[in-house]
Amino acid sequence: MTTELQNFLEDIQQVDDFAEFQDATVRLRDLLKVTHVVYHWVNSVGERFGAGTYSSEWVDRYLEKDYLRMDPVIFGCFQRFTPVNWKQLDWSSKAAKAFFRDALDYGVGNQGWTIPIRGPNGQFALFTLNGDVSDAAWERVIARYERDLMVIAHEFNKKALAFDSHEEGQACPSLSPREAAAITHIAKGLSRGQAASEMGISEHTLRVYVESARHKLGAMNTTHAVARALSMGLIIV
Amino acid sequence: MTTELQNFLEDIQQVDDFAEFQDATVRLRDLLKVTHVVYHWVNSVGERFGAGTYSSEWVDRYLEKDYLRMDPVIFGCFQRFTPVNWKQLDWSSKAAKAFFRDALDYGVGNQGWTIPIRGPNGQFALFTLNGDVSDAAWERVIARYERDLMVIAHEFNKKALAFDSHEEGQACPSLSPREAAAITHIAKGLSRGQAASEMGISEHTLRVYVESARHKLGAMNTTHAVARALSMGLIIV
DNA sequence: TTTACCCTCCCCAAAAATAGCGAGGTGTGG
DNA sequence: CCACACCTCGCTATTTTTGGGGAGGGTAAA
Repeated sequence: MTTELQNFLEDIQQVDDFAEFQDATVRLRDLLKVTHVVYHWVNSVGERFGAGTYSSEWVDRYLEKDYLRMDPVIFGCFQRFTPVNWKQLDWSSKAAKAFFRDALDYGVGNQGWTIPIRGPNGQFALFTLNGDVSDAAWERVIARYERDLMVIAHEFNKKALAFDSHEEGQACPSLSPREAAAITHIAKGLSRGQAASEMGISEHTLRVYVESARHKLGAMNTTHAVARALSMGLIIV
Repeated sequence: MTTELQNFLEDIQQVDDFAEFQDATVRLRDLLKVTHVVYHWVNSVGERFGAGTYSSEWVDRYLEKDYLRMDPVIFGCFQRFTPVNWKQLDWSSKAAKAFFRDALDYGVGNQGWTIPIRGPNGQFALFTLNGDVSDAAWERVIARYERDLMVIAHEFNKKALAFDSHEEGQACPSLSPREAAAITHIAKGLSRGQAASEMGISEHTLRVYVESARHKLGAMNTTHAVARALSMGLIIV
């Protein structure tokens, strides 16, 4: 790792503000001499948190045209977990080709390289490097920075998650061993009766555990309780 | 990155056999001069895939005692996405203390450092470094290898995933948009009626979606379907 | 064009979950 | 010692969910 990148990495660990986070992408872009650097975090409904050097026009157009739903980069990265060169993706569909042309018009380079990042609760984020050079030159850029960028990308994601949890502080309840076991069995698809006999207790007792867990988790019903327990990492199926 | 680790990284990219994969953990252990190196993955079906230097006695005992369900390392890593030093985890419960003592008896070192790795379809794996030195010495080991090991851990996971998809054609069902929406609403704790009105459809129709999703997911009931969809990363609450 | 999947609606009987009311015994920590 | 949380069991009644069975129209790929 070069000293510049080393310094950069140490600096972003100190970032505690969204504007600085945004600036970091600009700085990294200049450091690596690429066209764009983007950190992008998507949840099920759409963009939630992003920082990058794309023009606001392109970001707006992307959202307006709902490109999220067909972007080959999103799909490709969602199915992999290793970084992917855009050239390796499937751009064969007509919609994908139109999307790519549109992106070029808005100043996005013809080369791209994206790292998928996955976190707790199905969190899924992308860290993208974008360039405008020949295929061979792009390969060299990737080969040179690949490993350093994996570390940097994870650092970005750590920051993004920290911002998010900072905004909505939540206390995570703790389940008693029997409660956790009961909820786990229910999450595995067992009925109350089955779960009860699995745990060697009466169905009624099991029901008490589930109810108790449900109240602790602030859930409206058993299914909700299971979902919350899973999301909070309190149980593992 | 040292030349040894550099070479190691290049070598494991050539691995295409489980035995070699296993050998790699031994080689890495000797390279880093630590007590154990372990890669461990439990997939959504509950099948275990692991390679490491733990004694087979300890692995057997771990499975027999079902330590998976209370191992603080598993829980701690599941809730985070950054590497974690075992000392930072919550070992206060009696069960956790007993587990730790048991581990020591079976030759597991008193220090540990684990990287959680997350992949497609809710995949969750652990890459662990285990040692038997003082706290300060362990901190130094971590600080020295942290970044290199993140790259190596991801390389291990890449290999493991390649083996897995090679052995069994992956059966990760895909939900239609309405099915996913229906399951998501149910997972949020809404009743069928509420979810239906939220989606602007009749309760009967919503039921069809939930049933359809349930069949696709191979779930025994709605709660199970929600749990599976969450575990596979098909929905996000 | 056919096939396949997606979206929407409906009925019914049985099973399960929910929401209350109770009762005890165990252990931990202040 | 006394709370407090945990673990275990019983009862009744109401509401909801489940698991089958249908039926028709749309869209999109093969």
